[in-house]
Amino acid sequence: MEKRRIQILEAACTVMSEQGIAATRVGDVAKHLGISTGLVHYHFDTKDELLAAAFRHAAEKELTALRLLVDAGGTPRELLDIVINNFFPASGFSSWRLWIEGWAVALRSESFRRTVMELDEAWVEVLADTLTDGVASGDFSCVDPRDSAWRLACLIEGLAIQQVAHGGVINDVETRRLVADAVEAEIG
Amino acid sequence: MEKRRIQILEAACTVMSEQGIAATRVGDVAKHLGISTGLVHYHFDTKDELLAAAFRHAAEKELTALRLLVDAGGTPRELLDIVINNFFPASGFSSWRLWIEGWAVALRSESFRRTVMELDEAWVEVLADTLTDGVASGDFSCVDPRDSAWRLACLIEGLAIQQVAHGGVINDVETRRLVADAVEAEIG
DNA sequence: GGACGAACTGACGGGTCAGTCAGTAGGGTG
DNA sequence: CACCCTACTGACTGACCCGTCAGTTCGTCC
Repeated sequence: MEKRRIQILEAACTVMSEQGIAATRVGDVAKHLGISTGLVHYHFDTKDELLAAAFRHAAEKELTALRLLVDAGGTPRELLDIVINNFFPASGFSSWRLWIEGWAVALRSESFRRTVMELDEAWVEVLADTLTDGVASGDFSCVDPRDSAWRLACLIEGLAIQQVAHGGVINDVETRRLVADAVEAEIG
Repeated sequence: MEKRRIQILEAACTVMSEQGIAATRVGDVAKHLGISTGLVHYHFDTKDELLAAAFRHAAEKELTALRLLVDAGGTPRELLDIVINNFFPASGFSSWRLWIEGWAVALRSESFRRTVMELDEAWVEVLADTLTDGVASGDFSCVDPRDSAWRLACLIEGLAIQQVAHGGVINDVETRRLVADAVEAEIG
């Protein structure tokens, strides 16, 4: 049944978030649902296949949620704030943790590599479209919206790492200030 | 002997770079030096302790090398180029791979967390000092050199991930262009 | 009601690997 | 020479965990 398959995917996401991707066991996923390990293997041939599918499942769900928010409409400035805020560590801390691990796994796994690549680029595309619309309507003035989108996205990723992975001097307040300044600089 | 300890640390770094941190076995490190696994455990109580020490060893060596380059002196502009170039994926591709994995491990390991935090902050400090010197000499004009340093460092980290972890649309040429534009924007 | 197949169980095989331990080698020291 | 201590070996153990498989349950269709 497709429903059971999705249950397993979501259980795998939960366990991956809690324990980390590398420390996720098939048995943990099964226990989380109160089913046998055999059933997990009935739906997914290997553990690697399960983890890759679960990671993609989580990433696509977040992307869909963002697109829904953006499609609801608003002024360019409002939409930009929505996109930037959705990127932030604070609004989805655990998904940043998963994402950071995803980049690391992507170094060795082709299926993870494809997923993080496609989804990273889709995020930036949403941001780039928002900037382009703002330029078209005269609200923003970027030299090149696509370049601006990449710079902002990468800046936020870097800040998220500082904040989420080791929580040093860069905290939530500082992150928002640094990003806000960069946004103003990009949209003129 | 201290010498053997360092041999083991450097062998561990090599294996971690080649196979990834999670896939590094004590046996692989031993084989790389032609010694027994028992000897590795004679010098390091646990595998976790070995990997954490090896990671710190590698990170500190790179930081020392950068400081040596900067201390050799030059115009603010030359020094800035040196620091930025040393940050780049191209000039040390394998260490970026290790670093990306390091962030992921830092999410679960206190000793890795401390290492990536201290070393990330030390890197930014070098960059911030370079900018501050340039502002003092009148070559640059940042509003706040420390903010500029963090923004540039995080931007480069984000770009490095795009390039190293999944190699999508962001390639070496594009990275350099995006960073160069950001540098000009920051130093006025 | 019997045949069939999809969903599911749980025990088990087999491989991997961290860490242990009894014992060896060899240089230094009294 | 005898003693000792550091460096080192390699076989072994115990734990872990993925994936398999024989067998069970249950709904559905002839």
